[in-house]
Amino acid sequence: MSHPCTTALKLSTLNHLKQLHAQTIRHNLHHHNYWAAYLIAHCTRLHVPPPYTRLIFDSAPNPNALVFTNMLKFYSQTGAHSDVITLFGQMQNCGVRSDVCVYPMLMKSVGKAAVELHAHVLKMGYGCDVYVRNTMMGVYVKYGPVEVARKLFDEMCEKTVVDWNSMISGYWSWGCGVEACELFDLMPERNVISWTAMVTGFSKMRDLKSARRVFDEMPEKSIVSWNAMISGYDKNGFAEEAIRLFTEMVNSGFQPNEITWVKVISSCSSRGDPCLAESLVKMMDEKRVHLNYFVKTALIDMHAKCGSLQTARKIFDELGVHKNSVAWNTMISGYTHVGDLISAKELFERMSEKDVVSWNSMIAGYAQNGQSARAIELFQEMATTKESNPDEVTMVSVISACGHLGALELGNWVVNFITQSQIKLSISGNNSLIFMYSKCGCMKDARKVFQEMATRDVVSYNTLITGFAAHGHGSEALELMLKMKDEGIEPDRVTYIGVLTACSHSGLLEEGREMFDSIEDPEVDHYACMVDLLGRVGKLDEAKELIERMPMNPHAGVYGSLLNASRIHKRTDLGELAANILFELEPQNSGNYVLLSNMYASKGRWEDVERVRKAMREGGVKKTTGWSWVEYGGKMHKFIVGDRSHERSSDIYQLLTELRKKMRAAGYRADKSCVLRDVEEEEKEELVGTHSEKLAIAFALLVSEAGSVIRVMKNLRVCWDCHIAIKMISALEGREIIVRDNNRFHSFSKGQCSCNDYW
DNA sequence: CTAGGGTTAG
Repeated sequence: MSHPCTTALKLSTLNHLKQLHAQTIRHNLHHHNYWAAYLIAHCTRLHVPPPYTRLIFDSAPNPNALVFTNMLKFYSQTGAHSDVITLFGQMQNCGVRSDVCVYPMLMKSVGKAAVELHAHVLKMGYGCDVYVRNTMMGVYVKYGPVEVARKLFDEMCEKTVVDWNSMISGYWSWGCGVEACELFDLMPERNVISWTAMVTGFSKMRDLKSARRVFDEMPEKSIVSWNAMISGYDKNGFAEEAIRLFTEMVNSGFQPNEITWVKVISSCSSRGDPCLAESLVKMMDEKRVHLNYFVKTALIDMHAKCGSLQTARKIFDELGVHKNSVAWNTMISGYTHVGDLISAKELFERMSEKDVVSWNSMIAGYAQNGQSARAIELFQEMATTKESNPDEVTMVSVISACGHLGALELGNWVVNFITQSQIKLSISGNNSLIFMYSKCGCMKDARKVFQEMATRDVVSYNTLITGFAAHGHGSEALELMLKMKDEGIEPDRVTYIGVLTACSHSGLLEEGREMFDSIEDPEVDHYACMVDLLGRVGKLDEAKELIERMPMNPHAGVYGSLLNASRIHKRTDLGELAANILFELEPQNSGNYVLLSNMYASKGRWEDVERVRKAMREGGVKKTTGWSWVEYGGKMHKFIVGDRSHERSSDIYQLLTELRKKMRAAGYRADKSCVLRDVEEEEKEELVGTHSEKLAIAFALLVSEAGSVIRVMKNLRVCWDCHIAIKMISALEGREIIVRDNNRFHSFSKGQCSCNDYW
């Protein structure tokens, strides 16, 4: 058998390699270093599985520098960093002097610790090796400080184009666009990699105009350049543009590779367009695209997000037993996105190696499907089992779940957990904190988080504005809107909804009108807000005119606003008009029947009340049951009308009886027009059950510290009768009581409520 | 052996 240097055998498959390996064993040549080195080098090229390659390595009893080096290359290329380090140690122990070319690999593998290797490398005299110094720069570029990388760069007497490119992409990865551009302009020669780095850099800074400009100016494009530009569009939410560019690429004769397909498929996922998905699948079929693991995973995601979960599941199942966690996670979130938490949890439980994304997908799945308590429970399990460490994404879901629940104590515990675990919060993490504090009624803390943020985005503003709106702080909301424009952030549709709601909740008619007129293309939701505003301040006819004038079909929200305003201002005529349309638009929404019948009741029109109730019965409309809950002792205590299941139930009812006596003495009478309870005298309340708000407040009075603020959450509108009752309780007990209903806060204090447009 | 593009969670 001839020496590998002269062998003519061409190794193009794993089988060839195995044959040759077997041959060396037959000829008893396998312990020769030159054969081992030769075979290992081909293992790297052919992506041979690590165990087989290691077998070849181990068959050389006294590996020399070349065998070690090739094995190191193999590990380095497969990203097996710990193996690189171990093998390097073994090499030192064997007294084999390492070639300079192992240092770049070693430095990449040890990560940040390479900084300590720097001195050693200099002592060995490798300081001016092109590869070593470039890798060293790469280390500082990756781990910082980037200034040190620049210093190394400046000290090089002869810079290669690779050095320039490393430094440029280093600047981009630290967000230093100006420096990157400066260097790019100074470069003596550029290659396609330099240009592509600029495209990627600008996309990373969300400056797609510049990215595209550079892309168009490129003297030559590679497949990587196209992929970079497509990826840039996709990452910044321009899925359509990504797909358009892909078409352009194909038309100009470029063959898409697997990476291109992955990006195009993921753009399609974010659009969620089934037709596009279908056409992509067809195109890939025609072109006989090889589906590698990345492509298959992207396809699972695409099918799941484009509405065909079965297809997604089929591809998932076909991946067989060697599925990685990304595939599992993709399938899990596929299920949570359609609200199938059972299937999602089933997969989650079956996963043997859950990573942080698996936990986050499942937690977010609960949080986004209205199961906040489950989300928090799962987070606590995650923190206890320590299978993987929670990160910012975990905390965003958990914080927002606390917000939905109104769980302030828990929220504060979570904030403490974040500090303890040294989790850094970026913009979205802080945004979720703003949301939580707003939802818990702590606008001071919400504002504090907002003010302490170094950079804010449109969501930061929208969240705080929406918070102020729910609290009826109109002028703060307006101020914030001006501030955001000053900061160069453009208001979007959510901003306008927030500000208009805020104006509406604080009666700022002229400001709201002006705002509405300034919206370029008002959407139906903006009209609904404006109708609400006009209605609440009593301009009901104007509200009706606006509905008649609007260029699109009014939806239920628009008529809902009109109905609500009619009730506030006792305009039964308009109320009937709005309600009759609403009964057509959403026949099963009990709230509309309640509002109309309350209007009749307040005018003493009891026959009409009965008519509405009959319509409800005949239409099979179930009155939605509202829950009220209070946080105490790390738990949420939930109550429903007439609830007697709570462990403190007897104390609660006793306290309410005493309270009722005091309230009656102070002139309280249960409101007759709270018809759905059939209550004409407060004693009869016992017959239909005490309102959940009252139960929750009584419980809070029992357990909370004297003088502290009572916070009650409710998932429906605060009942009319309760609104009056809570005012009295706040005066009698000398307590501040904050009640949050669906979209608004009521702050009761000294017999007054913060909102005076409610009834 | 060093520089540019890839799948999942908010």
